[in-house]
Amino acid sequence: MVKKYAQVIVDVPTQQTNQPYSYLIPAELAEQVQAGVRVLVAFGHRSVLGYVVGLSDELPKDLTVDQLKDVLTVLDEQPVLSKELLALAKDLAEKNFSFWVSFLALMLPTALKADYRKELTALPGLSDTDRVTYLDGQSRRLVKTKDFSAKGWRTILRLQKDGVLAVRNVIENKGKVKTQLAFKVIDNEAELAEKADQMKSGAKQQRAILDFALAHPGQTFSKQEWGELVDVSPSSLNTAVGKGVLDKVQVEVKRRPLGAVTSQKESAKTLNDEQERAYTRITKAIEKDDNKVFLLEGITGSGKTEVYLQAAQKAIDEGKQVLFLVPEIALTPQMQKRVQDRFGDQTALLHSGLSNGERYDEWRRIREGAVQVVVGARSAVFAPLNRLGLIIVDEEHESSYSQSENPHYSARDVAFWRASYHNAPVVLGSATPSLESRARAQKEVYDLLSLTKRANPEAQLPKVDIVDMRQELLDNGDTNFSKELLEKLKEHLARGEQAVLLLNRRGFSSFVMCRDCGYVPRDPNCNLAMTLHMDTHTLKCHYCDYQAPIPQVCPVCGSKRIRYYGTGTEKVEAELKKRLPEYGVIRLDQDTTRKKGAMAKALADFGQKKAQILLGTQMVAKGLDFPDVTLVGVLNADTGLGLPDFRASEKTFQLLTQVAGRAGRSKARGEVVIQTFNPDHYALKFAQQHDYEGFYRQEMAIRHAAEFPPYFYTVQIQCSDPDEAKVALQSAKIAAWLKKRLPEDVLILGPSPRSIAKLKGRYFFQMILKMKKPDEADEQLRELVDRSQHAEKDFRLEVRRDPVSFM
DNA sequence: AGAGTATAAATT
DNA sequence: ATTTATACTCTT
Repeated sequence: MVKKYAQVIVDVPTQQTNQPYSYLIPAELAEQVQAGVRVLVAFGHRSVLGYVVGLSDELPKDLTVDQLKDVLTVLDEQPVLSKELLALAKDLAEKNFSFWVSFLALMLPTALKADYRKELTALPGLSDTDRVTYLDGQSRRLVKTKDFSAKGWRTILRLQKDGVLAVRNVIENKGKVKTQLAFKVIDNEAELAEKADQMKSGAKQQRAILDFALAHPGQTFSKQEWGELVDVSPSSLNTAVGKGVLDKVQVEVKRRPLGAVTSQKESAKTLNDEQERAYTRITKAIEKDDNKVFLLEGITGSGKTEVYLQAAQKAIDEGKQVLFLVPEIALTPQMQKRVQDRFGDQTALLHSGLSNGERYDEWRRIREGAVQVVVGARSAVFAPLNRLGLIIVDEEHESSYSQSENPHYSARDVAFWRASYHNAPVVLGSATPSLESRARAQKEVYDLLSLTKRANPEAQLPKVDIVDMRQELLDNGDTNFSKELLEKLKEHLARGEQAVLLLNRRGFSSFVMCRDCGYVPRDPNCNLAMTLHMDTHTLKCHYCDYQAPIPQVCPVCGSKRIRYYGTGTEKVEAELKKRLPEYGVIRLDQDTTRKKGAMAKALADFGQKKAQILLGTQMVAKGLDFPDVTLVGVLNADTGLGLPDFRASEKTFQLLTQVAGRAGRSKARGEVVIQTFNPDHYALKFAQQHDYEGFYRQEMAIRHAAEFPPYFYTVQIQCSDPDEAKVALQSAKIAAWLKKRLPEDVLILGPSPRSIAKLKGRYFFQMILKMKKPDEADEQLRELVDRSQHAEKDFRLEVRRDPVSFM
């Protein structure tokens, strides 16, 4: 039965239009209009792109048939969004207080997004000045709304009214399918044979083409393929076209990301007994379509990846597909190569380094079912796979799985949603699981699988030394390198081994610390490090808005050496060149890896030992596997601890454990040197002992006492306005409004100004809600978001569920 | 009066 | 988002 109306979500991301609109389906489009295709529809007084989210026979209430408009055109022959993804987008929009259309758009490659432009055409009578101003001197020009001011558009409107300028709206895809010139052998065998007869001698190349053509009637080969297979020049091919043997055609080509070419297939490695046990549990779930979540807790170098890859192979053997998520930062060329080598051409790659064209083409390969394994970062969780049999989330604790910009979502949660839809198991893997996940394993919501041994039986966990920089500072003066680290560097490098140095400098928020005793000012309510605000010359807590003056003298030891903290990788690189001029340094940070392929090149160079020292930010901590690295140095472990974030200890522990895991992955035992002003901090102590479980227990006790996750669910409400007084007032009002309406057990912290109080001309205030059940405040929050639309003109409000940090 | 500007409401 | 209606301000 053919349905009568199309339910369309229009490409207008606002609260008011966050609902399906009904359109009539003209008879000639009846076959093409189906759930999941993109369409053009008239909306108000213009045309917009829309997503068909469903078909129905029911008229929306309050409307009659003659009030509905037609679907204008259908943009896709096949649906670009499956039923699954349509449903997922709706759920996500509701859960994350965002717009339906934002998620629909997020699921598609940029190439399929709408590009709205206006085509201006000069008509007789247009003055030359206007032609220059609006058409750039040409007779026809495509422009964007932003190209002219409101005043400019008014003039254009008047010119249109005067009949000297035509304006037409153009909506196009942002990207195109790439095509390539190819030559097709004509389909008529009899005719081919006839032509072959006519040509008995001479023209060697034509003869070769004909012979090949006779063997492949009706088949198409690209110019290159002809060159390779028949060894003929393009001009000969053109001659053959003239003789009616070949036809010139354009064929689609798919752009493949760098390094995606097939290499030799690597075979599976033998699993040790722990890996085998984990593998068996996971594959059993794959076989039984059991929607289970496994937490694979394995120390660094324990061979988690090998378990993932073999489990993935199992899913493929069962005729199912695999989604393999990795944090952007861990999607190193090394990891890519491993998956490619195992699964070859059945793999698709999705990450931020791809061009729009490459991404579009990888996406199409996935949708066409040509791909069994998708490896990718956060947004790859929306890959259009229809036979999902396994989802792997590597380094599941990584905060990059949460998108903090609108629309907010957690790729980990989306993975659970999709796995449940497909009855597929999920494997969360980490050496240092997030407390949330580890706690769920404790409660047996997840199945815990442990790998406690290094996969390489000869490899041992490295020996970790903690160096007290307070003492170093007294002995050597201001320095980034302790005596111990320098000596060890010289020692290891002299043996021809390599070293990795980490400068743990996350974010830009700076803090204040006493250089003599490591004291960091904390606010008395939340016991969190306070942030320096240069504009007001005060220290502030970002949670409760407690303020204090910047101390001139340390209240603990009386020292006057209180410093604003921060050193950059660049500075350290220069210092290394001075201190160890005989060894090469490769620097790995955002500045040096911005260019495409720069990261791959740097790592390849390091792998070939073109340099002995790899110095970098967190990038050097994840997933790298170089057998000759025997020394890891952490220049300053305190930067993370000083952040005004309840996860500061957890993040520091995770980072130290990860980076320590880079050392001694082969025969020689590795060494790790951690330099710190807080040598007694429990996060460092537990990292030193490689004791995740110990850290977990202690941190859980602290979270419990402070009523933080995982004991509480949190929601962040962020308000902003160009007028500081307005935000302050509005957020106070909102807090009061919430206090009145929310259940009593929901705690409200704030409102308080955010650390970067002013950003892009807006002032930010935030509130944190803490609650026992995740949806306790949903009803009120939804109403709040709804109301905020009608609030003051420039006022904006964002609601973030389970924020990864409160900064 | 007429042009320019700011704000609210509607969009199937 | 963008269009349209409506009210308001500034200029002549």
